[in-house]
Amino acid sequence: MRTHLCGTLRSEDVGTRATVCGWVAKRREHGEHLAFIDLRDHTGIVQCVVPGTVDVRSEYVVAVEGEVRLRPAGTTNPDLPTGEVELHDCTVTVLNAAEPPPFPVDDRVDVDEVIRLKHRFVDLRRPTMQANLRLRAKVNSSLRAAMDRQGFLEVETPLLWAPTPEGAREFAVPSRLHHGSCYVLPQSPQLAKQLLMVAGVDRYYQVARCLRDEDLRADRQFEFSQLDIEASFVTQEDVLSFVSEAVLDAAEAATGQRPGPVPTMTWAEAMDRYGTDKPDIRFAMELVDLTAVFATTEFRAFSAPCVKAIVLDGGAGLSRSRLDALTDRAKALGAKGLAWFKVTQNEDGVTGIESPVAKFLSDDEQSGLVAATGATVGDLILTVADDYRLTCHVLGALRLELGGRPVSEGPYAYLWVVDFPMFDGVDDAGNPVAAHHPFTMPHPEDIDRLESDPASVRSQAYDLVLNGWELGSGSVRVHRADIQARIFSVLGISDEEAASRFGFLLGAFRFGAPPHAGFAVGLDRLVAIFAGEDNIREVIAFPKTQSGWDPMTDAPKPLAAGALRDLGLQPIPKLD
RNA sequence: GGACCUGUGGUGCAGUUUGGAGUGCACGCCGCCCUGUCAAGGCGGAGGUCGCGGGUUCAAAUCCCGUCAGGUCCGCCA
Repeated sequence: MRTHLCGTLRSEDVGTRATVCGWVAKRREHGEHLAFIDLRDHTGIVQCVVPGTVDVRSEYVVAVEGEVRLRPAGTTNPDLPTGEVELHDCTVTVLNAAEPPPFPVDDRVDVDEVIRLKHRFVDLRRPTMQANLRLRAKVNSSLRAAMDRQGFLEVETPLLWAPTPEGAREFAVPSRLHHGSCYVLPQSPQLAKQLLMVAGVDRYYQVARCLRDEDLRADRQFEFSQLDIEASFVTQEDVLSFVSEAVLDAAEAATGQRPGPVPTMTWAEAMDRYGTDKPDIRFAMELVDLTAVFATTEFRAFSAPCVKAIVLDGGAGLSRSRLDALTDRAKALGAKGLAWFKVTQNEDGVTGIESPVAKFLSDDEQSGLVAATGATVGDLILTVADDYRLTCHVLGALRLELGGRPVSEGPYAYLWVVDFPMFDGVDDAGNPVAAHHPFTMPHPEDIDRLESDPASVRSQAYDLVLNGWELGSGSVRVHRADIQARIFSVLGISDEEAASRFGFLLGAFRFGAPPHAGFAVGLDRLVAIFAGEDNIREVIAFPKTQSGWDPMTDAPKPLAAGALRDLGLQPIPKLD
């Protein structure tokens, strides 16, 4: 039907007759003897010259036949890759007329999200969205190639799986043949891939769809894709190497540049220095520990288990209302308050601090504060005093708000965060909660303290971070029944409970489970960052709104009565 | 479950603080003109439940209450 693609025509093609197909991006009529059509396909736009009037409108689907020629002197368009040439003396065939589009099909305006999603098929015609779809395919393909090259086997796993009441809320799929019972859609293929290790697959990967019925965010949709990986007879170092290879390849495929080796940081160091387990290491503004400075303070607000600070260079000029807003933000994040100190200089050139709480601090504490933070005249020091986790959480968030840049802005700073804690807090019954999942192998140096001091036990779990976004996580798995039993015991999971929840996995492990470890890389986030997008919706063909609504299909919708009956379902009124 | 921001012709905005006729801008759309434009240009025209409901007022896009939707975030996401 066509001989060329619109965006690919160049001066080398001059003299050839060409037929191109696409959508009318723009029509410009100059009377009865001349008209221009800018024709768009997925490769770009080319100008077609028609010797007369032309009965087309924006977004008509047309085929245009003409001769490629250099544009007349003085009429080239440097803004178009095809700007040196044009299709001349064209014949236009309308393949399909179109109503005016609901919004402009270009990248110049930010259209309301609902309108874009309702007409996603139009939205995706825009050059940026086309580029995002194509970038995603390219990244996807480079990841697959990297895994193939490293000896991994692609295996698909079921979407209809069994409930595993641990972790994220699952989407349920009622069974027609088994009234009252449900499958669930997998929050990840975690258990399936471990079974594949027992099955001797050795090295597995899959670009897997994962589904989690949790609240949506800029970096979270109900359904998302992971490069899911699992390998047998490997160490943590091996997994980090496999994944690094894949994501560095992906970066190179996406951007043309290969970042350097991925640095590694322990979880403890990440929390200490950045207040988060997913630090954006593109900028410093690190947390400073002041606990020692205020160890004997008379100031009640600072007599806490942990006192930390961040310094905003040149921040002493911040207005009172801005500081109040920061204080409100800190409180919203859980802090009791936020103490700020402007580093000032008096007429004699002596450095001092200006703060509503300065009068509560001794001279030594004031000078110690400035010395420890390294702040200089004109800077702003923000301090939080609370327990360790909360202090880190609040200052880590303020650090990002005050010093951070959009996630999608280069450079691309990958980071491995290793040695996560095995447990994170306690549940209602006072039992420790698994930080990763209950099949995570404890750190070999800490395993003896599993029962005596679980809070101090590190695990062989690790995260990959890119520009402050968690790109994925993984762990070395428990493959020995004795260690697994000890972990379940610490978690307060009885033998019966373990058997009912994970019986098929534990059963399989009795038949020869190899040591194994794995990882999963969030594909949507990875592509979004490379695409320069701060929301993964922009790299997903048909995403949902933050409330989980699809304006195009109007899903979710009530089921017809007959369908409900087939599934053995009956709606009940919404509970308050 | 909670906080904040947003909602005005098809699209993007201004107008809301300080109530006074649906007022304005740009794009798009329709008609006419135009032989080198490319965000073409000129002339003319159509197009509105100011998200929805209630309240205050002589009078509400504007003030108040509620509600719906979108966005960002906290909780949540092993």
